[in-house]
Amino acid sequence: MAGIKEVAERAGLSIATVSRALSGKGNVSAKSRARAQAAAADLGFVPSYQASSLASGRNYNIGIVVPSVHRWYFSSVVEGVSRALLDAGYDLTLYNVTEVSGRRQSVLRDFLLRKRVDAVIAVALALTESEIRQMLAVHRPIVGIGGPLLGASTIRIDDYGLSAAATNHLIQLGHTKIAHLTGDSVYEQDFKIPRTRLTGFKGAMAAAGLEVRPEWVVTADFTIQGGYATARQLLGSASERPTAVFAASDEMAIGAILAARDFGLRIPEDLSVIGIDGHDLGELFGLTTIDQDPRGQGALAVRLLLEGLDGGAERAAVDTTYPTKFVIRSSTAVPPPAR
Amino acid sequence: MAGIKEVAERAGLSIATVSRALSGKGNVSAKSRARAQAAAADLGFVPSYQASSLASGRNYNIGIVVPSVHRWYFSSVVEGVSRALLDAGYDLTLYNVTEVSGRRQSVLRDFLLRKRVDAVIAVALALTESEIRQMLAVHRPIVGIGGPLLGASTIRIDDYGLSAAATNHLIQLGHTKIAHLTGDSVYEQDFKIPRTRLTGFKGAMAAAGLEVRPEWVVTADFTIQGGYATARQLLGSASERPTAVFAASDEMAIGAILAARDFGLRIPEDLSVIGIDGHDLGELFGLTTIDQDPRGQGALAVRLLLEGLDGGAERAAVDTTYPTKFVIRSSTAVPPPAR
DNA sequence: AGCTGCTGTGCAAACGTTTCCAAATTGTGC
DNA sequence: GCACAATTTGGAAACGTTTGCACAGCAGCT
Repeated sequence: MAGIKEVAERAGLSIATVSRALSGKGNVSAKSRARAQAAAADLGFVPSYQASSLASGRNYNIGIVVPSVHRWYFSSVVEGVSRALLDAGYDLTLYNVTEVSGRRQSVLRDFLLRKRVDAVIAVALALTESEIRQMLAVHRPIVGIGGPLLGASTIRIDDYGLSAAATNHLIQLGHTKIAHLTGDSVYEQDFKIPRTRLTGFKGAMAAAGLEVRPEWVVTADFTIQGGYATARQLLGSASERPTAVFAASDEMAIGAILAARDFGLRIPEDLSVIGIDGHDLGELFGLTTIDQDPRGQGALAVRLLLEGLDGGAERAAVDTTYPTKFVIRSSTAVPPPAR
Repeated sequence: MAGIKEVAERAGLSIATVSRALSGKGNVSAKSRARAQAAAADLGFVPSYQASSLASGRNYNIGIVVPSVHRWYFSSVVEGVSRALLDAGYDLTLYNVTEVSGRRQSVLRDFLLRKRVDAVIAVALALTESEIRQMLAVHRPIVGIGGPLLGASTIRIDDYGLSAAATNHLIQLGHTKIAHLTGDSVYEQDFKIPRTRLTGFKGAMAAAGLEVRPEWVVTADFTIQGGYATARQLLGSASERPTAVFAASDEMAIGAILAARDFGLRIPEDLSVIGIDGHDLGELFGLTTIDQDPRGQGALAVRLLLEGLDGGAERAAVDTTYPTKFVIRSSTAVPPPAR
């Protein structure tokens, strides 16, 4: 219950001076500062965030919008963001907007716009241009991770290039019969990533003069279970089997590996599998992948945002391409000899 | 920028009446309410949470403290909590307190106590009695999920009984050589769950007159990777092999299944595996488990909390035992014939 | 007609900080 | 010592709501 007023009385200073002393802004003599801090400590003073936000306009609170909290990529981004924010003394408000339901709109209106957060990190979520404009209009910077975001800063990986590289890795090993596990179309609307990766795959195949068989481009939902189910169909089908699978996410790749094992296929002798992500489980499965370090992306988003907030000046939207790392493990090798 | 003042002017009403009209509290004539709402809509008025919190003392914001955001159990709880809060118009502030570092203390002091959240949900995190008292002293209810929490309300599953039941399931199938995968000791301090489950295991074994072999009680870190690594050692060791494994979490159980496959062991013919959790991946692996519905636990925590906040009266701490469901799949069966 | 008890409304006082501005103090160079 | 600048300080006005209190209008009683 002790407010700054009590602290001021106890320290024999004015409220204004105590405020300055404790916040570190403005000039305060060393003596006054010490007295204020001592008094605050004595009374166990904790400033009210509400009052301080109201007066200063700063919340020290950043919102993050994610479509899922289960998929590894998203929880990793959240983890990176959380850690960076905690270090900076910020709170993290989590908006887990599941489904493409109307929920998303209401979240934006009811929560994000109420000046409760200083900024927003949108992960793989395409806000509309008007939504972005609304946020920016109330001086709330936005950073998008993973998704394209018109008018806002973004952190992205080179989805096209990566996918082409992954595909080329398989091609260079000698594979010609390559399948692609792509993302669920439910997300397409908000989330161009699966499509871009698919395009990268097709581009690389075309460049190598290889045929993309429609029945080998199959869709799952980015999870292990989904990848497993889809890969079972792919590998179990009566027609010819691909010798390699490029999955748009490590989770689907792992699902594919599990499915292959079910059929008695050896990885990589009978089937090569490559993913994208850098999933913690990748090592266990010997998964060759492209590590995109989502924790680092989250941390970078925080850094960009905080710099922007402190800098004061509204800076133009920046598009950052986050570096990735090709990790070659044991799930990819030359194709089995043709029979 | 439109404040309630502008709305009042446009509606030809006083600020007070507009506030009452929009918040739904107090008596307002239907006519005034309509006018206020229309004016608010016209101006795109969005009330400032800071100001409203400052004046009313309510934040409509609840904090959740979790040790991890990657492990399935925690992300599921978060998901359940998030959904329930969004429905109720509350924000969720996430405190991902990794490690048993000093971080935890600073989070409590710097964030939780600053009256920024109306209440706190602590997941599998034993706050000290004094920390709890501090929170309650500033009228911040606490609900603990999973962990024991002196003086606060808790939602828990019957860890002892469940573990005994899981063990008995194996015993009834005829197993006598049963191993237990328990939790990492790093968490012990904050997190009595692994120990309680171990005790349940030992209790059931003792009741059946079975021997608990120390070398068959092995420790991992609750993850798939950890369970895998530990199970490999367990199963690969030169000495006799157990015919069944009871893992304290589904993730470790899945790790054990993967390790068993590596050794060419068939599940359940050569090795039975049972877990606890109800992990989404359980079905894929045919894992027999005890489903504890963490999403539901999260939702229940929110309900308890909101009732308490609305009820006004500080109610006594309640201990709720959350119901679980025994899910028998294909990972458990009678032991292989003795050789 | 005179009371009582509602409902609906507005005024103004919180809520607990930050920060602008002006005043007071201290320091500096001659 | 003096003029002037730089540093410290305090008073008080925001910040944008909610809510206690008082008062007006009005219906239902006796």
